[in-house]
Amino acid sequence: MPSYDPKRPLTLRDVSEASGVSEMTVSRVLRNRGDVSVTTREKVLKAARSLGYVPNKIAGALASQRVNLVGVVIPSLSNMVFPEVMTGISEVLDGTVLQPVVGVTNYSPDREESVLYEMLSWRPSGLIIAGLEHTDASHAMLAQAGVPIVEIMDIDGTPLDSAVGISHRRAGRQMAEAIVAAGYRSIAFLGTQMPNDHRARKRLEGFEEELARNGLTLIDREFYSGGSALLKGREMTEAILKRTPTVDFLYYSNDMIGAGGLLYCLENGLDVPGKIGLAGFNGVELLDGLPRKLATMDACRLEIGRRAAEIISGQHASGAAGGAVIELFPILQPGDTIRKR
Amino acid sequence: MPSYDPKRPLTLRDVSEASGVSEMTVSRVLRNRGDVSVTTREKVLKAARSLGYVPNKIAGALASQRVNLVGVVIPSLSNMVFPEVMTGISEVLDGTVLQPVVGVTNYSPDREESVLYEMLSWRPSGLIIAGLEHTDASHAMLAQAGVPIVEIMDIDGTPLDSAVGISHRRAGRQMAEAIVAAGYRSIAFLGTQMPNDHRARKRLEGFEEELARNGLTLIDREFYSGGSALLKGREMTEAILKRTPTVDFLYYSNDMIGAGGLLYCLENGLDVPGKIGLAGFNGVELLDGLPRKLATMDACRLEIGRRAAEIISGQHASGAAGGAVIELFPILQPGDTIRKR
DNA sequence: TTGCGGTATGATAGCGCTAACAGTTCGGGT
DNA sequence: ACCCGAACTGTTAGCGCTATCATACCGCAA
Repeated sequence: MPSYDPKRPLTLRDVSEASGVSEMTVSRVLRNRGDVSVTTREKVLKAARSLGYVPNKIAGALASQRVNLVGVVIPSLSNMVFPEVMTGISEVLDGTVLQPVVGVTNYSPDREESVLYEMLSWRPSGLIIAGLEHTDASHAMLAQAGVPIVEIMDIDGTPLDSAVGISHRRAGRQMAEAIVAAGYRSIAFLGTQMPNDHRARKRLEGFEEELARNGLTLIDREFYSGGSALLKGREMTEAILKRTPTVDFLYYSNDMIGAGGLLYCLENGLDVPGKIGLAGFNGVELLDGLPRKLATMDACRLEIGRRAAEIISGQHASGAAGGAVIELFPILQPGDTIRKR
Repeated sequence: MPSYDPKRPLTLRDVSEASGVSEMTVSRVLRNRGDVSVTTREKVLKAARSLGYVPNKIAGALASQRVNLVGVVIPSLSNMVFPEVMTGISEVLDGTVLQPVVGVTNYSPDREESVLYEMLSWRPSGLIIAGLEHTDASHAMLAQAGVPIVEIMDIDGTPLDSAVGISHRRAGRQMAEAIVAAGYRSIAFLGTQMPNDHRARKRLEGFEEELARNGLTLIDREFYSGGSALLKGREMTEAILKRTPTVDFLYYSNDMIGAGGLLYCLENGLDVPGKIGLAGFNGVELLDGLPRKLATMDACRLEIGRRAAEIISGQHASGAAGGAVIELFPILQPGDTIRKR
């Protein structure tokens, strides 16, 4: 196996010379496109392999005007929810020519805008983006992009193109309904202090709406930002219980802080769910390992990822237009932290 | 603001015509390169903005032979460890022109190979890849790539170019040392059943090595795969305690199953760390919220990400060669689950 | 006047690949 | 013998951008 100057990057021409056929034929072999005789194909593959040739997709994409990438723009990777969405997306995309490329915004609209700009400048075949709220500039870019766009997680609003998600407002209402039905009356909310987490905001809005319909209001609330969610859950729970000892239900904006709260209550010998009930949101698998099962609502993350990827790949294959809105329905899992009536 | 056919994608030419200057000048303005008069610059920017033009990086990259992307190849996103590495990488890269692009291998060497092939076909400016173990083909590709490569997480082996990580073998030894020193003698191991998790394997090897030096061997072991780690930790712990009631220490291959085990022990009223000690590995922040602090070892994930990114960006800027090996030293955090002597 | 350095802009030639079309060969039907 | 189409391979012309060099213009010193 001859050794070549590692400085000069290999091109199709190198493979073509090494195998004695035209660049075009090499290109055809490497892409499995068009008719190539078996002997030629093998000759080319052998040459390509022995050279260690890796095709240059930059040039290929420019020439063919095709980029088999799907941009996925999400707020965070570190909270268990988006990795699962990614899993769903990958599952579906693995069966196609498309590949996901992630961009993370950290819940910042400006960062979202620049991530989007960056992604679109690579001319992806489609885009999956979390949420329905974007800056004006982001909206304009998306509208201009000319590729399928799927906004995921949330459907409380007007999608730009397609959307797959759940109604967080409804989710909040449902949870409130269940809590009230179970006889709890002094309800507090514990959540993230994130002006840009629109989904958490909508859940809380729906929740308060339903409380109001029952003549109730939140008796207390507590917000946090940063740090270990489990620990914050403990701390906030302690704070609320100290400040408002009459509270009989704690509604957490996510399971992680809910789990922290649950651990705190159990350690302190509180009667859960008799004297005090708890509920979170997301349905993370982490909860399975807890001493008691926290009430929660599955956010259909895997399914959202799958459906979004299906929409993209469907439109990619067929060239059809989008505009679909798929609403998924989370299931309330009462667990062991809401008392049964 | 005129509206254009959204079908035809915009090019430099459109902006050039709209602003009455050459494409070259537009290109210069959009990249802030070369001398352009203030009036021209503004004219161009106005036109570009009003058209909603997004440059085509595919074409730009091909023409300039520069791609400001850094490939990051990791086994998984769903276990809290790699997201933190990503955070470190992003932190550093955000201060440069470079951008990370992740690829996930799910601990499969074959998948790693294809992810690598895919990445290299986009001709990134550098590559960060977890682990030192790769297929022959992967090795060949990396060697040919002609860009800075940093292998991260592990330094027990021979790096291809640069490496940043800890010695997992040593980490295992250190933990064994501490456990033995604390007087535990009937030690069991609980971990993942993953032939390709080389780092967990090396930790266990180091661990057993040190036990052997003290005339000890593992009294029992238990492996799992898939499912909720917290739950698996419970189940495995229960299994071991039933099967080998004489066990006095449980060494877990990661904090998540360790946390599950800890919860199990506490619930069952076991005397931790008196009658039985526990330790995990990773130093995940989740542990902060647990009722008792699990002994663990910080894997320096954030720092590994930072250093790796620094190496890439340094080499990118200077064109210098690599070959550095940076060893980081994890700190043993005894927590409350190893008895003090 | 000529010439010179600096600034601002344009023209030209690719980057490495693929789409589209143009051969070439070969076997078989008429 | 001829033609025809299928199977295979090659030629040409870009894709949208940037590197490089050429040009135009300005003010000012010689």
